[in-house]
Amino acid sequence: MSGSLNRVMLIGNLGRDPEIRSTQDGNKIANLSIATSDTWKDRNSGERRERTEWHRVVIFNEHFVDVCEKFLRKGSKVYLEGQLATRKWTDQQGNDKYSTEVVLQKYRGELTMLDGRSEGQQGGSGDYGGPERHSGNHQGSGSFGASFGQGNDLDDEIGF
Amino acid sequence: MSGSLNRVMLIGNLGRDPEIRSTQDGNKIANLSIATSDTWKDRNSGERRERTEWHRVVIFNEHFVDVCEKFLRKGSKVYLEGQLATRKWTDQQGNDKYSTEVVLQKYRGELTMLDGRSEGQQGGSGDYGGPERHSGNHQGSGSFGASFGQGNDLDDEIGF
Amino acid sequence: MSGSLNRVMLIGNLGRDPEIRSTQDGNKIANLSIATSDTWKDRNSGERRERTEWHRVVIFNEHFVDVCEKFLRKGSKVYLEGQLATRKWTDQQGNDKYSTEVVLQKYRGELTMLDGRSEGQQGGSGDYGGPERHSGNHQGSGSFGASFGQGNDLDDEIGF
Amino acid sequence: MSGSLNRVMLIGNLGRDPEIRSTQDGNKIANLSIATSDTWKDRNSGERRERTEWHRVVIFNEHFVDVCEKFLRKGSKVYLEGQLATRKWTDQQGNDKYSTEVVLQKYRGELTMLDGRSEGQQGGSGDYGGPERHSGNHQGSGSFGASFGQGNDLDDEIGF
DNA sequence: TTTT
DNA sequence: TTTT
Repeated sequence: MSGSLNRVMLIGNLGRDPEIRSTQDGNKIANLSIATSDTWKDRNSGERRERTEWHRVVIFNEHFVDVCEKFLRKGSKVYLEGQLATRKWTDQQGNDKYSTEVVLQKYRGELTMLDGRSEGQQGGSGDYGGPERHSGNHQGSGSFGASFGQGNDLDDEIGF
Repeated sequence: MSGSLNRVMLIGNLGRDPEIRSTQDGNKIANLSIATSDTWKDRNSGERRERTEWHRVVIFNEHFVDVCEKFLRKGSKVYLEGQLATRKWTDQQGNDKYSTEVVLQKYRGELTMLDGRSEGQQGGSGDYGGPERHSGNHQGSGSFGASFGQGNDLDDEIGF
Repeated sequence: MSGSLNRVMLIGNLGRDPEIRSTQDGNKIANLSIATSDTWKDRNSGERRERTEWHRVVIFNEHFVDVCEKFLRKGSKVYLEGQLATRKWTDQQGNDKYSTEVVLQKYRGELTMLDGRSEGQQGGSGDYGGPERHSGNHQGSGSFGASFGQGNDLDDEIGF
Repeated sequence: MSGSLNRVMLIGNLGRDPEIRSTQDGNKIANLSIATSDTWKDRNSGERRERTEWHRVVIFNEHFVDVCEKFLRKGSKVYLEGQLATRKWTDQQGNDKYSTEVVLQKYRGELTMLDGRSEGQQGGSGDYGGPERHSGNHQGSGSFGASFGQGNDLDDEIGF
């Protein structure tokens, strides 16, 4: 469909170290658990309240998988952009389960480190559109931030 | 926590008419089912492919509940902004279920009609800047984090 | 610098047909004039007021230049994403002038038609990734993606 | 007009301390100068290049003016959201000038501090410590719709 | 004028 | 379940 936008933008902190794994076709994927938090004052009690929301993030964009692996750790603060995708799966008991995730498709999305970790600098962004994966599309997905080739070293790709 | 952002922006179409219901404390809530869609060409097969994503939207913002009720119908195209929230619930069998929704909290979020449906025009949300300055606008831009009034009725604040 | 975001998102209408021109290095550029509009009720007078804001948009992203040329016309409604850039120039009298524009760099940004103009259909999405095509950088923004396509030659350029 | 969006989102650093001033009607206004920066590798020369963009930000939202005054300083990193507005003015020579600014209208926009300045002072040590120190929190900055303090009840109405 |  |  045209005229469609599916965009999620988060600023939050990693609740644990990134989990990096490989698919059988040789692609690396990163999973992040990101916390965002809302604070507000209860209208009745006047109490200050806070709610933390946890977001499952799945990264297929190779450049950003590298960034995760090299620079992000539990506690890192990031800005990221992706799209919403709900996935159905079946648990051991055979029950249908649904999981909604923030997905950074190949060649798309955005990931920026917001705290100056000594162990590394945030690289630029990558833009990697793999044929095999990306329900991607423009809308929404386009990768903001793009670029940096494919098959380059991170060194080449990282900004600065 | 501060220093946090949790934002979803969608442009899509309603898969069915809005569902409006009331809570026991007298607030109206609207539920929308919004489709966004990605289209791409398979890099290997060259085939054109498409994936539709369905988004559950829950609206607590009274003004936008009104907009839903009055102007939106199955098929309407909208721009909307909200935040991600995952809710846990238990089904009849006692299984834990999680549902991730795009939420427009009271006084927050954005909802704009993008097609000029004959049955109505989208109204706006309010804009309260001082008269002297604000190119402000409502919909479309509406404000995240912003708000409406201050003890005013929605009527006064709503554009239109 | 990393940890930076420069993003503009507009939904508005073209005030005139797109202007397409070529640079001496053979690249085509499109210029758009986009109107967004704020409506609000004056708090003191209670009057309904409206302010239209005009945005100068400059498109270096080749795909979107094509989209402009083929599908957009005066009055078209679009969603677009780019970054802010301020350019200095000198008028005939030798005065310094500054112009702030919304820029869609090569391989970046987003442009989606929101009204189904008869002269063109918006089609699928594009995925521009090719290593050679990345001057990209991250925060920049460019979103990738978009597209249109569907039976026209644009389609060939898309996705690959 | 409806169906319109005029949104700017920036993550950047203040080039100088916020400038706070009052209008004759007793409202306080803050002006910020925010730098964002793009880094990329020149495709031909292979050189790393960088371009810094400066953004003029004008804040009418009282809550955020307070945040600026209390917590922001030259060098502070912020996330902010506003809308584009171009203003015409005349210089001493009588020449027409235009200035495009990112405006946070009253009751609108967003401003969040992204570096945990303990008391809005710059300086501090360069120790970023371990990840666990980053649960963020800098108290103070209104994050994401969070409140509109300043002694009105808006504070109470917000949240969920 | 910031920042890395 | 929408839309093109």
